[in-house]
Amino acid sequence: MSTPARKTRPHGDERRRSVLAVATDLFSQRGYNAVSIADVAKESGLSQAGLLHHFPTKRALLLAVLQERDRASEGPGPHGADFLQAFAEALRHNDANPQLVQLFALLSAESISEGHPAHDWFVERYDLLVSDVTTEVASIVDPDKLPEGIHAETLARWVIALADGLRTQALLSPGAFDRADSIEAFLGILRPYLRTDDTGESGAVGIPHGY
Amino acid sequence: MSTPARKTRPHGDERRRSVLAVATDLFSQRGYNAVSIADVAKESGLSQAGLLHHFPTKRALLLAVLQERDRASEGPGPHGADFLQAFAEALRHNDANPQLVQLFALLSAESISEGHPAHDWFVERYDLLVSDVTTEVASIVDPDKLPEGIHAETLARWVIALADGLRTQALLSPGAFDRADSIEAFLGILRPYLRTDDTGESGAVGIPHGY
DNA sequence: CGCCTAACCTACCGGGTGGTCGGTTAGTTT
DNA sequence: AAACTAACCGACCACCCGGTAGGTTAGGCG
Repeated sequence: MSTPARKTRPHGDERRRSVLAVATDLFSQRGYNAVSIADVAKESGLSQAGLLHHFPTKRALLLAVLQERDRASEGPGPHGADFLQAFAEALRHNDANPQLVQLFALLSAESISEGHPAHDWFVERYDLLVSDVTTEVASIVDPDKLPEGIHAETLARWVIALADGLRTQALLSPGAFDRADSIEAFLGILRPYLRTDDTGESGAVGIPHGY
Repeated sequence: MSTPARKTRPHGDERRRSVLAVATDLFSQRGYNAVSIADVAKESGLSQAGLLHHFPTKRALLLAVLQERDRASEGPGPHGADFLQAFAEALRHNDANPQLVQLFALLSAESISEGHPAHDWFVERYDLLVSDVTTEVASIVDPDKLPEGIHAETLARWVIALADGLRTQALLSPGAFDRADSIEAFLGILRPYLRTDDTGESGAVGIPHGY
Protein backbone atom coordinates (compact mmCIF):
# COMPACT_ATOMS: atom_id res chain seq x y z
CA MET A 1 0.00 0.00 0.00
CA SER A 2 1.18 3.51 -0.68
CA THR A 3 -0.72 4.50 2.45
CA PRO A 4 1.03 2.23 4.92
CA ALA A 5 -1.01 3.20 7.95
CA ARG A 6 -4.69 2.47 7.99
CA LYS A 7 -5.46 1.24 11.45
CA THR A 8 -1.85 1.11 12.56
CA ARG A 9 -0.65 2.75 15.75
CA PRO A 10 -3.98 2.92 17.46
CA HIS A 11 -2.36 4.00 20.70
CA GLY A 12 0.69 5.93 19.58
CA ASP A 13 -0.53 9.17 18.06
CA GLU A 14 -3.61 9.20 20.20
CA ARG A 15 -1.53 9.01 23.37
CA ARG A 16 0.82 11.65 22.06
CA ARG A 17 -2.04 14.05 21.53
CA SER A 18 -3.56 13.44 24.94
CA VAL A 19 -0.18 14.00 26.59
CA LEU A 20 0.15 17.25 24.67
CA ALA A 21 -3.28 18.32 25.90
CA VAL A 22 -2.30 17.64 29.50
CA ALA A 23 1.02 19.43 29.09
CA THR A 24 -0.71 22.45 27.56
CA ASP A 25 -3.07 22.51 30.48
CA LEU A 26 -0.38 22.35 33.16
CA PHE A 27 2.00 24.78 31.44
CA SER A 28 -0.95 27.16 31.15
CA GLN A 29 -1.61 27.05 34.85
CA ARG A 30 1.94 27.21 36.21
CA GLY A 31 4.37 27.92 33.40
CA TYR A 32 7.26 25.75 32.26
CA ASN A 33 9.68 25.93 35.19
CA ALA A 34 7.09 25.14 37.83
CA VAL A 35 5.80 21.98 36.10
CA SER A 36 7.66 18.67 36.23
CA ILE A 37 7.45 15.93 33.66
CA ALA A 38 6.28 13.66 36.48
CA ASP A 39 3.27 15.97 36.92
CA VAL A 40 2.38 15.68 33.26
CA ALA A 41 2.92 11.93 33.31
CA LYS A 42 0.71 11.36 36.32
CA GLU A 43 -2.10 13.49 34.90
CA SER A 44 -1.78 11.59 31.62
CA GLY A 45 -2.11 8.26 33.37
CA LEU A 46 1.32 6.88 32.57
CA SER A 47 4.73 6.69 34.17
CA GLN A 48 7.41 9.29 33.72
CA ALA A 49 9.49 6.86 31.68
CA GLY A 50 6.45 6.13 29.56
CA LEU A 51 6.02 9.80 28.80
CA LEU A 52 9.70 10.17 27.96
CA HIS A 53 9.25 7.46 25.36
CA HIS A 54 7.01 9.83 23.38
CA PHE A 55 8.88 13.06 24.17
CA PRO A 56 12.55 12.40 24.89
CA THR A 57 13.12 15.48 27.04
CA LYS A 58 11.07 18.08 28.87
CA ARG A 59 12.31 20.67 26.42
CA ALA A 60 11.01 18.58 23.51
CA LEU A 61 7.63 18.38 25.21
CA LEU A 62 7.40 22.16 25.45
CA LEU A 63 8.47 22.67 21.86
CA ALA A 64 5.87 20.14 20.75
CA VAL A 65 3.19 22.09 22.60
CA LEU A 66 4.25 25.32 20.87
CA GLN A 67 4.53 23.66 17.48
CA GLU A 68 1.00 22.32 17.82
CA ARG A 69 -0.21 25.85 18.56
CA ASP A 70 1.45 27.01 15.37
CA ARG A 71 -0.23 24.27 13.40
CA ALA A 72 -3.63 25.05 14.92
CA SER A 73 -3.57 28.63 13.67
CA GLU A 74 -2.31 28.32 10.15
CA GLY A 75 -3.84 29.72 7.04
CA PRO A 76 -4.66 33.28 5.92
CA GLY A 77 -7.34 35.34 7.59
CA PRO A 78 -9.12 38.55 6.65
CA HIS A 79 -6.92 41.42 5.60
CA GLY A 80 -7.13 44.95 4.35
CA ALA A 81 -9.77 47.16 5.89
CA ASP A 82 -11.36 44.33 7.83
CA PHE A 83 -8.14 43.40 9.51
CA LEU A 84 -8.47 45.51 12.61
CA GLN A 85 -12.02 44.42 13.22
CA ALA A 86 -11.02 40.80 12.75
CA PHE A 87 -8.16 41.29 15.17
CA ALA A 88 -10.55 42.43 17.88
CA GLU A 89 -12.88 39.54 17.17
CA ALA A 90 -10.01 37.08 17.34
CA LEU A 91 -9.21 38.41 20.78
CA ARG A 92 -12.82 38.07 21.82
CA HIS A 93 -12.79 34.47 20.67
CA ASN A 94 -9.55 33.71 22.49
CA ASP A 95 -10.75 35.30 25.71
CA ALA A 96 -13.46 32.67 25.81
CA ASN A 97 -10.61 30.12 25.99
CA PRO A 98 -8.62 31.46 28.92
CA GLN A 99 -6.30 28.47 28.97
CA LEU A 100 -4.30 29.31 25.87
CA VAL A 101 -4.29 32.98 26.76
CA GLN A 102 -2.59 32.23 30.04
CA LEU A 103 -0.19 29.78 28.38
CA PHE A 104 1.19 32.53 26.19
CA ALA A 105 1.19 35.08 28.97
CA LEU A 106 3.34 32.84 31.18
CA LEU A 107 5.66 31.47 28.52
CA SER A 108 6.34 34.73 26.70
CA ALA A 109 7.65 36.17 29.97
CA GLU A 110 9.55 33.10 31.13
CA SER A 111 11.23 32.88 27.75
CA ILE A 112 12.76 36.33 28.13
CA SER A 113 15.61 34.63 29.99
CA GLU A 114 18.27 33.54 27.58
CA GLY A 115 18.67 29.80 27.62
CA HIS A 116 14.97 29.20 28.14
CA PRO A 117 13.80 26.40 25.82
CA ALA A 118 11.22 28.67 24.20
CA HIS A 119 13.40 31.76 23.92
CA ASP A 120 14.17 31.50 20.23
CA TRP A 121 10.61 30.48 19.44
CA PHE A 122 9.19 33.65 20.99
CA VAL A 123 11.81 35.92 19.45
CA GLU A 124 10.91 34.58 16.03
CA ARG A 125 7.21 34.74 16.80
CA TYR A 126 7.31 38.42 17.75
CA ASP A 127 9.46 39.34 14.78
CA LEU A 128 6.98 37.69 12.47
CA LEU A 129 4.00 39.16 14.27
CA VAL A 130 5.37 42.70 14.13
CA SER A 131 6.18 42.41 10.46
CA ASP A 132 2.79 40.91 9.59
CA VAL A 133 0.77 43.45 11.51
CA THR A 134 2.95 46.25 10.13
CA THR A 135 2.13 45.12 6.61
CA GLU A 136 -1.57 45.06 7.43
CA VAL A 137 -1.54 48.43 9.13
CA ALA A 138 0.46 50.00 6.32
CA SER A 139 -2.22 48.98 3.87
CA ILE A 140 -4.99 50.84 5.66
CA VAL A 141 -3.37 53.97 7.12
CA ASP A 142 -2.75 57.15 5.18
CA PRO A 143 0.90 58.06 5.80
CA ASP A 144 0.16 61.73 5.10
CA LYS A 145 -2.26 61.86 8.00
CA LEU A 146 0.15 60.40 10.52
CA PRO A 147 1.98 62.76 12.88
CA GLU A 148 5.69 63.05 12.26
CA GLY A 149 7.80 60.23 13.60
CA ILE A 150 4.96 57.72 13.67
CA HIS A 151 5.10 54.92 11.14
CA ALA A 152 3.05 51.85 10.42
CA GLU A 153 5.42 49.77 12.54
CA THR A 154 4.89 52.09 15.48
CA LEU A 155 1.14 51.53 15.27
CA ALA A 156 1.61 47.79 14.82
CA ARG A 157 3.74 47.57 17.95
CA TRP A 158 1.07 49.50 19.83
CA VAL A 159 -1.65 47.09 18.85
CA ILE A 160 0.45 44.07 19.84
CA ALA A 161 1.58 45.69 23.07
CA LEU A 162 -2.01 46.54 23.97
CA ALA A 163 -3.14 42.98 23.42
CA ASP A 164 -0.28 41.72 25.60
CA GLY A 165 -0.54 44.34 28.31
CA LEU A 166 -4.32 44.23 28.63
CA ARG A 167 -4.06 40.46 28.84
CA THR A 168 -1.87 40.77 31.94
CA GLN A 169 -4.37 43.13 33.52
CA ALA A 170 -7.30 40.90 32.64
CA LEU A 171 -5.60 37.84 34.13
CA LEU A 172 -4.62 39.63 37.34
CA SER A 173 -8.05 41.12 37.96
CA PRO A 174 -10.57 39.06 36.01
CA GLY A 175 -13.80 40.74 35.09
CA ALA A 176 -12.61 44.27 35.75
CA PHE A 177 -12.96 45.16 32.06
CA ASP A 178 -13.36 43.54 28.65
CA ARG A 179 -10.11 43.21 26.78
CA ALA A 180 -11.62 42.93 23.31
CA ASP A 181 -13.89 45.93 23.88
CA SER A 182 -10.93 47.97 24.98
CA ILE A 183 -8.88 47.05 21.92
CA GLU A 184 -11.84 47.74 19.68
CA ALA A 185 -12.21 51.19 21.20
CA PHE A 186 -8.54 51.84 20.59
CA LEU A 187 -8.87 50.90 16.95
CA GLY A 188 -11.60 53.55 16.79
CA ILE A 189 -9.06 56.11 17.97
CA LEU A 190 -6.94 55.21 14.95
CA ARG A 191 -9.76 56.03 12.52
CA PRO A 192 -8.63 59.62 11.78
CA TYR A 193 -5.38 58.24 10.40
CA LEU A 194 -6.90 55.72 8.00
CA ARG A 195 -7.03 56.37 4.28
CA THR A 196 -10.46 57.13 2.84
CA ASP A 197 -9.98 55.68 -0.62
CA ASP A 198 -10.14 51.93 -1.05
CA THR A 199 -6.91 51.41 -2.96
CA GLY A 200 -5.30 49.76 0.01
CA GLU A 201 -4.94 46.13 -0.96
CA SER A 202 -1.93 44.26 0.29
CA GLY A 203 -0.61 40.81 0.99
CA ALA A 204 -2.78 38.20 2.59
CA VAL A 205 -1.72 37.98 6.21
CA GLY A 206 -3.31 35.91 8.94
CA ILE A 207 -4.75 36.81 12.27
CA PRO A 208 -2.33 36.38 15.11
CA HIS A 209 -2.96 33.38 17.30
CA GLY A 210 -2.70 32.49 20.93
CA TYR A 211 -3.77 35.87 22.23
CA MET B 1 19.53 56.04 74.78
CA SER B 2 16.45 56.62 72.74
CA THR B 3 18.58 55.81 69.73
CA PRO B 4 19.79 52.38 70.80
CA ALA B 5 21.80 51.67 67.66
CA ARG B 6 24.78 53.82 66.90
CA LYS B 7 27.47 51.47 65.78
CA THR B 8 25.48 48.35 66.62
CA ARG B 9 24.84 45.65 64.07
CA PRO B 10 27.72 46.49 61.82
CA HIS B 11 27.19 43.36 59.82
CA GLY B 12 23.47 42.71 60.14
CA ASP B 13 21.67 45.29 58.04
CA GLU B 14 24.57 45.66 55.68
CA ARG B 15 24.54 41.96 54.93
CA ARG B 16 20.77 42.01 54.55
CA ARG B 17 20.99 44.71 51.93
CA SER B 18 23.75 42.98 50.00
CA VAL B 19 21.75 39.73 49.98
CA LEU B 20 18.74 41.65 48.69
CA ALA B 21 20.86 43.13 45.93
CA VAL B 22 22.05 39.69 44.87
CA ALA B 23 18.52 38.27 45.03
CA THR B 24 17.19 41.14 42.93
CA ASP B 25 19.91 40.49 40.40
CA LEU B 26 19.23 36.75 40.10
CA PHE B 27 15.44 37.06 40.11
CA SER B 28 15.80 39.64 37.35
CA GLN B 29 17.79 37.27 35.20
CA ARG B 30 15.83 34.07 35.69
CA GLY B 31 12.63 34.78 37.61
CA TYR B 32 11.62 33.32 40.96
CA ASN B 33 11.03 29.66 40.16
CA ALA B 34 14.31 29.16 38.35
CA VAL B 35 16.47 30.59 41.15
CA SER B 36 17.35 28.60 44.28
CA ILE B 37 18.19 30.06 47.66
CA ALA B 38 21.50 28.21 47.39
CA ASP B 39 22.26 30.29 44.27
CA VAL B 40 21.58 33.51 46.13
CA ALA B 41 23.60 32.34 49.11
CA LYS B 42 26.64 31.37 47.08
CA GLU B 43 26.63 34.66 45.18
CA SER B 44 26.30 36.51 48.49
CA GLY B 45 29.31 34.73 49.91
CA LEU B 46 27.55 32.88 52.70
CA SER B 47 26.04 29.49 53.32
CA GLN B 48 22.40 28.65 52.64
CA ALA B 49 21.75 28.34 56.36
CA GLY B 50 23.39 31.72 56.89
CA LEU B 51 21.08 33.31 54.35
CA LEU B 52 18.04 31.67 55.91
CA HIS B 53 19.00 33.33 59.18
CA HIS B 54 18.24 36.72 57.59
CA PHE B 55 15.28 35.60 55.47
CA PRO B 56 13.52 32.59 56.96
CA THR B 57 12.04 31.29 53.69
CA LYS B 58 12.53 31.79 49.98
CA ARG B 59 9.11 33.39 49.85
CA ALA B 60 10.15 35.91 52.49
CA LEU B 61 13.21 36.75 50.43
CA LEU B 62 11.09 37.52 47.37
CA LEU B 63 8.65 39.63 49.34
CA ALA B 64 11.55 41.56 50.85
CA VAL B 65 12.85 42.30 47.36
CA LEU B 66 9.44 43.60 46.28
CA GLN B 67 8.95 45.58 49.47
CA GLU B 68 12.31 47.29 48.95
CA ARG B 69 11.20 48.24 45.44
CA ASP B 70 8.11 49.83 46.94
CA ARG B 71 10.21 51.76 49.41
CA ALA B 72 12.61 52.93 46.71
CA SER B 73 9.85 54.60 44.72
CA GLU B 74 7.81 56.35 47.36
CA GLY B 75 6.77 59.96 47.39
CA PRO B 76 4.68 62.09 45.05
CA GLY B 77 5.84 62.97 41.59
CA PRO B 78 4.66 65.51 39.03
CA HIS B 79 0.97 65.50 38.32
CA GLY B 80 -1.60 67.35 36.28
CA ALA B 81 -0.61 68.35 32.77
CA ASP B 82 2.99 67.28 33.24
CA PHE B 83 2.05 63.78 34.25
CA LEU B 84 2.13 62.15 30.85
CA GLN B 85 5.46 63.71 29.99
CA ALA B 86 6.86 62.61 33.33
CA PHE B 87 5.55 59.11 32.72
CA ALA B 88 7.50 58.86 29.49
CA GLU B 89 10.61 60.22 31.13
CA ALA B 90 10.31 57.75 33.97
CA LEU B 91 10.25 54.97 31.40
CA ARG B 92 13.31 56.39 29.70
CA HIS B 93 15.12 56.46 33.01
CA ASN B 94 14.12 52.89 33.84
CA ASP B 95 15.16 51.59 30.44
CA ALA B 96 18.67 52.67 31.30
CA ASN B 97 18.45 50.18 34.19
CA PRO B 98 17.37 47.03 32.38
CA GLN B 99 17.72 44.90 35.49
CA LEU B 100 14.63 46.14 37.30
CA VAL B 101 12.67 46.25 34.08
CA GLN B 102 13.28 42.56 33.53
CA LEU B 103 12.55 41.77 37.17
CA PHE B 104 9.04 43.12 36.84
CA ALA B 105 8.51 41.60 33.43
CA LEU B 106 9.33 38.13 34.72
CA LEU B 107 7.60 38.35 38.08
CA SER B 108 4.40 39.98 36.88
CA ALA B 109 3.86 37.03 34.56
CA GLU B 110 4.98 34.30 36.96
CA SER B 111 2.67 35.72 39.60
CA ILE B 112 -0.38 35.22 37.41
CA SER B 113 -0.51 31.68 38.79
CA GLU B 114 -2.57 31.57 41.91
CA GLY B 115 -0.49 30.48 44.85
CA HIS B 116 2.60 32.26 43.57
CA PRO B 117 4.25 34.09 46.46
CA ALA B 118 3.94 37.43 44.68
CA HIS B 119 0.41 36.94 43.35
CA ASP B 120 -1.37 39.14 45.86
CA TRP B 121 1.35 41.75 45.68
CA PHE B 122 0.92 42.17 41.94
CA VAL B 123 -2.86 42.17 42.08
CA GLU B 124 -2.74 45.00 44.60
CA ARG B 125 -0.07 46.80 42.64
CA TYR B 126 -2.06 46.83 39.41
CA ASP B 127 -5.23 47.88 41.18
CA LEU B 128 -3.43 50.81 42.71
CA LEU B 129 -1.63 51.64 39.49
CA VAL B 130 -4.84 51.66 37.46
CA SER B 131 -6.63 53.83 39.97
CA ASP B 132 -3.74 56.29 40.27
CA VAL B 133 -3.22 56.68 36.56
CA THR B 134 -6.98 56.96 36.06
CA THR B 135 -7.08 59.86 38.50
CA GLU B 136 -4.24 61.55 36.70
CA VAL B 137 -5.73 61.01 33.27
CA ALA B 138 -9.15 62.19 34.40
CA SER B 139 -7.63 65.47 35.48
CA ILE B 140 -6.25 66.29 32.06
CA VAL B 141 -8.74 64.90 29.55
CA ASP B 142 -11.92 66.63 28.49
CA PRO B 143 -14.74 64.07 28.87
CA ASP B 144 -16.80 65.86 26.23
CA LYS B 145 -14.15 65.27 23.62
CA LEU B 146 -13.88 61.53 24.26
CA PRO B 147 -15.70 59.13 21.93
CA GLU B 148 -18.61 57.33 23.47
CA GLY B 149 -17.74 54.38 25.67
CA ILE B 150 -14.21 55.57 26.37
CA HIS B 151 -13.52 56.76 29.88
CA ALA B 152 -10.48 57.90 31.78
CA GLU B 153 -9.95 54.38 33.08
CA THR B 154 -9.91 53.02 29.54
CA LEU B 155 -7.12 55.42 28.64
CA ALA B 156 -5.26 54.64 31.84
CA ARG B 157 -5.34 50.93 31.12
CA TRP B 158 -4.02 51.62 27.62
CA VAL B 159 -1.06 53.54 28.91
CA ILE B 160 -0.19 50.83 31.43
CA ALA B 161 -0.71 48.06 28.90
CA LEU B 162 1.51 49.83 26.39
CA ALA B 163 4.30 50.19 28.92
CA ASP B 164 4.02 46.48 29.77
CA GLY B 165 3.58 45.21 26.23
CA LEU B 166 6.31 47.31 24.69
CA ARG B 167 8.61 46.17 27.48
CA THR B 168 8.13 42.55 26.40
CA GLN B 169 8.92 43.46 22.81
CA ALA B 170 11.97 45.47 23.84
CA LEU B 171 13.33 42.62 25.96
CA LEU B 172 12.78 40.01 23.26
CA SER B 173 14.38 42.04 20.48
CA PRO B 174 16.62 44.62 22.10
CA GLY B 175 17.40 47.71 20.10
CA ALA B 176 14.60 47.26 17.58
CA PHE B 177 12.87 50.41 18.81
CA ASP B 178 12.84 52.86 21.71
CA ARG B 179 10.14 52.12 24.21
CA ALA B 180 9.99 55.59 25.74
CA ASP B 181 9.86 57.26 22.34
CA SER B 182 6.99 55.03 21.34
CA ILE B 183 5.02 55.81 24.50
CA GLU B 184 5.71 59.50 24.06
CA ALA B 185 4.37 59.36 20.53
CA PHE B 186 1.24 57.63 21.79
CA LEU B 187 0.67 60.34 24.35
CA GLY B 188 0.78 62.77 21.42
CA ILE B 189 -2.09 60.86 19.86
CA LEU B 190 -4.11 61.57 22.99
CA ARG B 191 -3.66 65.34 22.62
CA PRO B 192 -6.97 65.95 20.79
CA TYR B 193 -8.81 64.66 23.82
CA LEU B 194 -7.12 66.86 26.42
CA ARG B 195 -8.88 69.83 27.91
CA THR B 196 -7.60 73.22 26.86
CA ASP B 197 -8.37 75.21 29.98
CA ASP B 198 -6.05 74.82 32.94
CA THR B 199 -8.61 74.09 35.64
CA GLY B 200 -7.53 70.50 35.86
CA GLU B 201 -5.86 70.16 39.23
CA SER B 202 -6.24 66.91 41.08
CA GLY B 203 -4.67 64.81 43.77
CA ALA B 204 -0.93 64.39 43.97
CA VAL B 205 -0.10 60.99 42.57
CA GLY B 206 3.32 59.55 42.02
CA ILE B 207 5.02 58.15 38.98
CA PRO B 208 4.74 54.41 38.69
CA HIS B 209 7.89 52.51 39.48
CA GLY B 210 9.70 49.48 38.21
CA TYR B 211 8.76 49.90 34.59
C1' DC C 1 2.82 -19.50 14.32
C1' DG C 2 7.06 -16.76 15.31
C1' DC C 3 9.24 -12.36 14.69
C1' DC C 4 9.57 -7.56 15.17
C1' DT C 5 8.73 -3.25 16.98
C1' DA C 6 6.17 0.38 19.48
C1' DA C 7 4.48 1.14 23.92
C1' DC C 8 4.98 0.94 28.00
C1' DC C 9 6.86 -0.34 33.09
C1' DT C 10 9.94 -0.70 37.55
C1' DA C 11 14.09 0.42 39.38
C1' DC C 12 17.61 3.36 39.68
C1' DC C 13 20.94 7.44 39.08
C1' DG C 14 23.38 11.79 40.47
C1' DG C 15 22.30 15.94 41.70
C1' DG C 16 19.27 19.43 43.27
C1' DT C 17 15.29 21.46 46.45
C1' DG C 18 13.64 24.26 50.50
C1' DG C 19 14.33 23.91 55.16
C1' DT C 20 15.92 22.24 60.14
C1' DC C 21 19.18 21.31 63.94
C1' DG C 22 22.65 22.05 66.93
C1' DG C 23 26.27 24.08 67.35
C1' DT C 24 30.51 27.93 67.26
C1' DT C 25 32.17 32.49 67.01
C1' DA C 26 32.54 37.32 67.77
C1' DG C 27 31.01 41.63 69.20
C1' DT C 28 28.08 44.27 72.94
C1' DT C 29 26.36 45.06 77.21
C1' DT C 30 26.52 44.95 82.08
C1' DA D 1 35.20 39.11 83.22
C1' DA D 2 30.76 37.15 82.64
C1' DA D 3 26.45 37.03 80.27
C1' DC D 4 24.01 37.68 76.30
C1' DT D 5 22.86 37.80 71.57
C1' DA D 6 23.14 38.26 66.47
C1' DA D 7 25.59 36.15 62.80
C1' DC D 8 26.86 32.41 60.76
C1' DC D 9 28.26 27.39 59.59
C1' DG D 10 28.47 22.11 58.62
C1' DA D 11 25.69 18.32 58.63
C1' DC D 12 21.65 16.54 57.74
C1' DC D 13 16.67 15.78 56.24
C1' DA D 14 12.94 14.08 53.13
C1' DC D 15 11.67 14.77 48.97
C1' DC D 16 11.87 16.13 44.05
C1' DC D 17 14.37 16.79 39.54
C1' DG D 18 15.19 15.27 34.64
C1' DG D 19 16.88 11.35 32.66
C1' DT D 20 18.70 6.30 31.85
C1' DA D 21 18.88 1.11 31.82
C1' DG D 22 16.88 -2.86 31.08
C1' DG D 23 13.17 -5.48 30.89
C1' DT D 24 8.04 -6.90 29.79
C1' DT D 25 3.88 -6.78 27.11
C1' DA D 26 0.95 -6.52 23.21
C1' DG D 27 -0.36 -5.97 18.68
C1' DG D 28 0.65 -6.14 13.48
C1' DC D 29 2.70 -8.85 9.86
C1' DG D 30 5.12 -12.32 7.08
